[in-house]
Amino acid sequence: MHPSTVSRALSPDMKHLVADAVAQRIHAAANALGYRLNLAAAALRTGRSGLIGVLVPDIADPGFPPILSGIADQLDAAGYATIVVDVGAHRSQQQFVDRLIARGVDGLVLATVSLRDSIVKHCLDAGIPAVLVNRLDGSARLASVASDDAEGMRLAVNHLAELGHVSVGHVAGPSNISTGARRRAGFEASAARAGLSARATAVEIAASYTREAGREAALRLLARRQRPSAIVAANDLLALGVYDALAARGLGCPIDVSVVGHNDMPYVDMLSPPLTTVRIAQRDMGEAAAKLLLERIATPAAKREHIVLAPELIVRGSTAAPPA
Amino acid sequence: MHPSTVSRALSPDMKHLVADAVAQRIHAAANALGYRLNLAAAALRTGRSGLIGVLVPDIADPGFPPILSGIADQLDAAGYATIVVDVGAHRSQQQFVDRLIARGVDGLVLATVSLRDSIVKHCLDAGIPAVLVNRLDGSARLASVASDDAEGMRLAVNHLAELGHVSVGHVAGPSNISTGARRRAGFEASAARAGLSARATAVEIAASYTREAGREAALRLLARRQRPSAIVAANDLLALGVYDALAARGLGCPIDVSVVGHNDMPYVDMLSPPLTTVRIAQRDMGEAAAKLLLERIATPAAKREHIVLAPELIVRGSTAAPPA
DNA sequence: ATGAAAGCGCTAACAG
DNA sequence: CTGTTAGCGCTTTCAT
Repeated sequence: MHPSTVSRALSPDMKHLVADAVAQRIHAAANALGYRLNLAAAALRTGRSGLIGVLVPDIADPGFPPILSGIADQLDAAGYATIVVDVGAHRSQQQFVDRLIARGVDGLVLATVSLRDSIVKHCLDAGIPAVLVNRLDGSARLASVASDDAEGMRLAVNHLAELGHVSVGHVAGPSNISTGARRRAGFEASAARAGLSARATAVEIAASYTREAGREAALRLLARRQRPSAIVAANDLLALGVYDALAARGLGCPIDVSVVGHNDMPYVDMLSPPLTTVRIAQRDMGEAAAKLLLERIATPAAKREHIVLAPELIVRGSTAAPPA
Repeated sequence: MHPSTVSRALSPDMKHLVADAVAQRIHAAANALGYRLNLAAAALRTGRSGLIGVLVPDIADPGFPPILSGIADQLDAAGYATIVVDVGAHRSQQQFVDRLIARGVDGLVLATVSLRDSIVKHCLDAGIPAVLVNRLDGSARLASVASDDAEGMRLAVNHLAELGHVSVGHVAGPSNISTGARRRAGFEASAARAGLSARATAVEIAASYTREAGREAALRLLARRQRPSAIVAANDLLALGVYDALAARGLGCPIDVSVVGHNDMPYVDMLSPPLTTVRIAQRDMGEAAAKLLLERIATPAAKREHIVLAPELIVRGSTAAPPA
């Protein structure tokens, strides 16, 4: 049979150009022969690979699987496959991006960018559609999806203020990462609005989003003259470190110090005590990012959108009224 | 300049065919012009895509990220990119495999197979190199890497026997999954060898590897005439469910019932009590699987290898001597 | 509604 | 060691 007719019959977009009867026969024959389209050839011809690259900072961080799952679902449905790259400890993402571009990816989802990240410019220069997820860059030059960090901190701080806490500390994330910087800013703004004095709202910055860094920052907080009666951590991993620090100092949670996390990672309800935390819509974030990317692939000139998702406070056992 | 010379200079394998001086100039020019190889074209020409498909049952299961990370590291180093597909709740993996094959993947890593899985035959028929990781199929027709489940259960059961437990229950994983079936067999063999009577070694099978299924199976175990003083769970997620069941029945761990998990998933040291568990070498598993796959791609006729990794018992607070 | 023809960018076999 | 040639399998104008 005739190659172009076959091609048309097999392509959903071009199928209308071919007689239904013929299309049927072609599909039947294709099935019978076990014929499968060679996507590499199609990619070469069309310049579209049907591949999307996703960069994550650490695939073992429990926050990312739901995001990836949301991304993959949406992209799968649109016929794209995703290549997930765990950037890990590597210094520069640029080489990873370049390798993905060489593979011909049609777009990029970046869950790795820091606030002043040259990778954003690199993607812009390469002219490749890209969106940010979970993190923002300072100049907001790419479309993005993230949780409302200010609102999340407001929920956490107000909850503690309502319980009667007046001295609240914050274990902040790295300040070059948007969640670190924005949650810190949100914390400070909410604390001021709740009438907490600046002196009673100490902040210590963790060097990374890890349990160990959280422990160290919390120890610094606990060593302060005015020991806080509650600590808000910038994420759950840091909150785990806060638990470690409290145990190391012989302090009870929530009896001596209340703790609030951020992200609601799996199984924090099993901790002792179960962690009060700000749940963010990770799966939705992934789905929204994928949709945004698909739009930008279809319409590269589309206006940059910055989607902000509402978080939710999950109250568990790690928060209580301050000691009398 | 001359296309084939350029091609040769840029390919590590063919570089020896070209004069060093020329190769240098070509590399310089390529850099200057920002030239990047079009891998889609190369894939079409050579029939090799440099893509590997990885099928996982659930990317949010904390056991898989370390495996994926091990796989990706090895494959990256060999110039391959990985497409991870979360098969999730979908009935048949076949369509996923077919889509990956259509994309031209050079090989497949399967972390999803059940004991009698048609997907193994499907891969064999398609003639695509494939290896199993973390799970085995019944007929062992593909190379594989897995943890030594019998040994893991021996470690768990002996630990409990040494503490003085004589009535030990097992929350088994699904029996159509190799880890479920093999850990159960290992449990029964070890219990017999440790001198525990068959009547004192009850087994309840969980419908899936989830916390909720673990809870239900544990409740059945606890409702038995002779309530076990210790429970070995087939994995940590199930052990979490055992904790839930104990709490629901007002039983303390380890004071009333000791619990042992399997996998050492992240943060189980933070539970109350910290979970005693069998640590399996997940990252190594991933690395070994990737190496095995690379070998089979290089030498499709190579002998099937079945690699078995040694587990390690991590004793924490969830196991103690039985109540007097 | 279908057929013909050209070419995407690369590599490998062959010739020089 | 380098140049020539052909073609991987598909899609898409263009012509019928």
